Amino acid sequence: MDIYNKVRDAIIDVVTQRYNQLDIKTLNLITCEQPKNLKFGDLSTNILMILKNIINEDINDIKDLIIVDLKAISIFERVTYVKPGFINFILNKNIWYEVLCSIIKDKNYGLKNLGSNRKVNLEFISANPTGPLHIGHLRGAVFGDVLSRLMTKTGFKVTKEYYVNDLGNQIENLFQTVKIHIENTVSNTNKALKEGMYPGDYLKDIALQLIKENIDLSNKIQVKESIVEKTLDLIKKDLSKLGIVFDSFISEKVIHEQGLLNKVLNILDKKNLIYEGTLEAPRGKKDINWKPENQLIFKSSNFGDSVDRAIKKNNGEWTYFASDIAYHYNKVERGFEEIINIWGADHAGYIKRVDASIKALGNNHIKFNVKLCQIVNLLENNKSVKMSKRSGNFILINEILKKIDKDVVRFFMLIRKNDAHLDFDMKKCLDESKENPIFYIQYAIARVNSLNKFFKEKKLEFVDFNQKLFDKFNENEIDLLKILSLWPKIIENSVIHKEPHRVVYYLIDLAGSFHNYWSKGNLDSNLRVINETDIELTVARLTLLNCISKVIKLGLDILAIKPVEKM
RNA sequence: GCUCUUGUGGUGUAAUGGAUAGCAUACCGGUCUUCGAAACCUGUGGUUAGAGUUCAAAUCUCUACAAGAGCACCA
Repeated sequence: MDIYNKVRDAIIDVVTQRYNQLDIKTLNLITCEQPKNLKFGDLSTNILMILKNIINEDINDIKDLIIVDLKAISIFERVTYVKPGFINFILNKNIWYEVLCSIIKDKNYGLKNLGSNRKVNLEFISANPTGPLHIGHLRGAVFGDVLSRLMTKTGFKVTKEYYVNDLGNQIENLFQTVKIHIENTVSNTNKALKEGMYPGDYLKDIALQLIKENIDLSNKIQVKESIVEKTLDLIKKDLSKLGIVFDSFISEKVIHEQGLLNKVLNILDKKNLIYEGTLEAPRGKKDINWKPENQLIFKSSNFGDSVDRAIKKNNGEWTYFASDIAYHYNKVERGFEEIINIWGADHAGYIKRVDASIKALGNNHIKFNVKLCQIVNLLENNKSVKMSKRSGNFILINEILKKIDKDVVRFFMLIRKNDAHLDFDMKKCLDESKENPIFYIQYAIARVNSLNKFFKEKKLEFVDFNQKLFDKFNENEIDLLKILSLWPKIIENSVIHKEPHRVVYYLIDLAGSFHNYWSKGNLDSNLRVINETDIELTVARLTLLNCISKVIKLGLDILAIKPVEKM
């Protein structure tokens, strides 16, 4: 049961009966939430402040009528009006009993259907198939995976997609690199790699494999395909170690082969959105090599982009952007109603042009959403580890997973809002104390388990939970229950904003409240959970704590982190 | 120069436009004869600056300042 939405519906009922001219926009402004400070009450609504703007009347003139209507609803013990225009509610205590019962019964408490089976394409990582994944891909990987889990559990049909850039210069460079390795091995020479080639021993391994397979180096296309297949295998291995499985891998090459680029070009051309011309030199970037080139250009600035963008180069080749137009067109063609891309912050400048292309192709109804993940700053011994692409000394995900458990890595990738910078402190990950929130959370589950075990060992009997047991609760327990009642709201907000970190913060909060509750028993033995002289109270408390444990597990499941039953 | 992201206690950060800004760390002082101290409690301290919108701004708009990223082609 989501008590907040339930009461909100009741409030809206009351208001619409009295004022039938309210539109959906206005109704959406009406909130019903737990006030930050619980002294105001269990719930609070802003209805009067919204209403007064719409019907143009003073709050004082309407408040009494509304409050009388609200008081008629049987679930409130008290309805009060407070200064700027809040109406606060105290719920009948038996409502909290109902809330707890619904948590006990509901296997998937809080995971309501928000997506109504909407088809969502969630593209993430899409690292170039030139080698294993490194730390630069880690955050987006975990973020994308957890977002997909969150949305899948709330009624969206999510397809996790990986776009494979298996075309272009980088693949050519990859080919040249492997070629040198092959030649070095076959003719026992020691030719060095050139600028732009890929360092890394994994390519020597691939070279050896290709030799074994008797590959014909002159058949470039086939060799390239074979190399990409092998590097993609490396990536897939890393993914499986992280616990990530994709539903679909889409090849840029295939997009080209299907003729989608020409198709898209034709559509845009018919709409008069393509012209031949030259783009201005990038301002402020003093590049002497800049030469104005005649290109095929898409009028992206008609759709909110700052300048127009080239889609075909002077030499007749497609630009990378052209592929992306076609790729996103392809996503729409496959029937996706919502397109989400998870990109690194360095691709921020790219959003507008892709958005422009989707709109230009007439797909205004498609929800297009890009979530940017800021850079991860790797800390080792309190020092930031500098990495450079050129020398290839990027820390690989594989290496991190050798030192730190995958679940812990996943957790720490989510501990910040996606668009905030993230310090990834290896030392903190290994810490087993309160400073490490994942252990803090797991410890709460372990403690509840320990109580269950203790209860069993004492050979006490578990009775069914009922109203009589509930009445044994004091305000400490009711407060915990109020925190549990927020869970559906947390899920809803996480989904709406596409921000899984909200789940993480809630879990830390919930675990904190639990530890706090537990410790009260240290000061006052009456407040210990297990009280052998009052079995009903003991069972009531255990029931509540098992609900906490259950919600924590539900949360961890969204993050794909295994709960630790015993530590 | 232009675009995007971010500015919250000393430090790291949270907060669908809501009331007294939450948490951690650091610092101060307390709590184990115990259902697990791998924990808890008390105290100090904060929305970069200025204007605007609003009944209400950390949140929205504008300006300034600061940090990071991007800005033909390449991907």
